[in-house]
Amino acid sequence: MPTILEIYRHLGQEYCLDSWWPAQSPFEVAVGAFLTQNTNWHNVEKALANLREAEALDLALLADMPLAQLEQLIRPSGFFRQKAQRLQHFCRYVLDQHGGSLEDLLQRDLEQTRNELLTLSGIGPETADSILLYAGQRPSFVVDSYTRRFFGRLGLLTGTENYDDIRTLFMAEVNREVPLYQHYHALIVTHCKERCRKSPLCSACFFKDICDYATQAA
DNA sequence: GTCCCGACGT
DNA sequence: ACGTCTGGAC
Repeated sequence: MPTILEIYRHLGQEYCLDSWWPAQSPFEVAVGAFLTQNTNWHNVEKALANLREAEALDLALLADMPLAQLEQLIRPSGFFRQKAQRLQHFCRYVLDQHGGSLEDLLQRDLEQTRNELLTLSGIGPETADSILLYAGQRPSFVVDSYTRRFFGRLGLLTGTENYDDIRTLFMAEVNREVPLYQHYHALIVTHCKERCRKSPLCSACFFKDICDYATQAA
């Protein structure tokens, strides 16, 4: 049975990726983290392009923008009413509680900051960790449905673990280095888009010889 | 019709 | 555990 670390090395040999999350600022990462919830990235990019076009990709502007206008700008990313409300609430929170500075919010004690994020509407564990890791450059491992699927199929997860169980498992084994966590999550997402899909392409997969799912399917 | 870098209320 | 929120690409 391979270890989490061995899987990382193997993925790193197969995919050539930079450390990822396409965004031009920490705030844009945070916005993307809200918008991409259960939504494919292509649609998120449309919404981000609308915001940029409107020169509204700014925390203070989003905080004060009429909700109906924000809804229309982010509409392509789906769930637009929920997301507009939650995103605006987040912006107002950062303005009111942290002087409008994401840095101020994200550079405190890691677990404490994470708990603070989790109290906000629309920020669950994955969104919190994405914001911490890619906007805050903090070593908080991101667990998503891809992570569960890939490591479940490999046989390294049983399917009964909750989010924090999996995060703790990865963080206990993988050195707490920001570029490493960013790269690992990027590799998992890429691998799951290209091979370990819902409907998997095991015959083209680098892990077919060691993966429970692939070996028992064969 | 299915899937997408989820979260929340019940 | 399950329904809901929503749009767009395939």
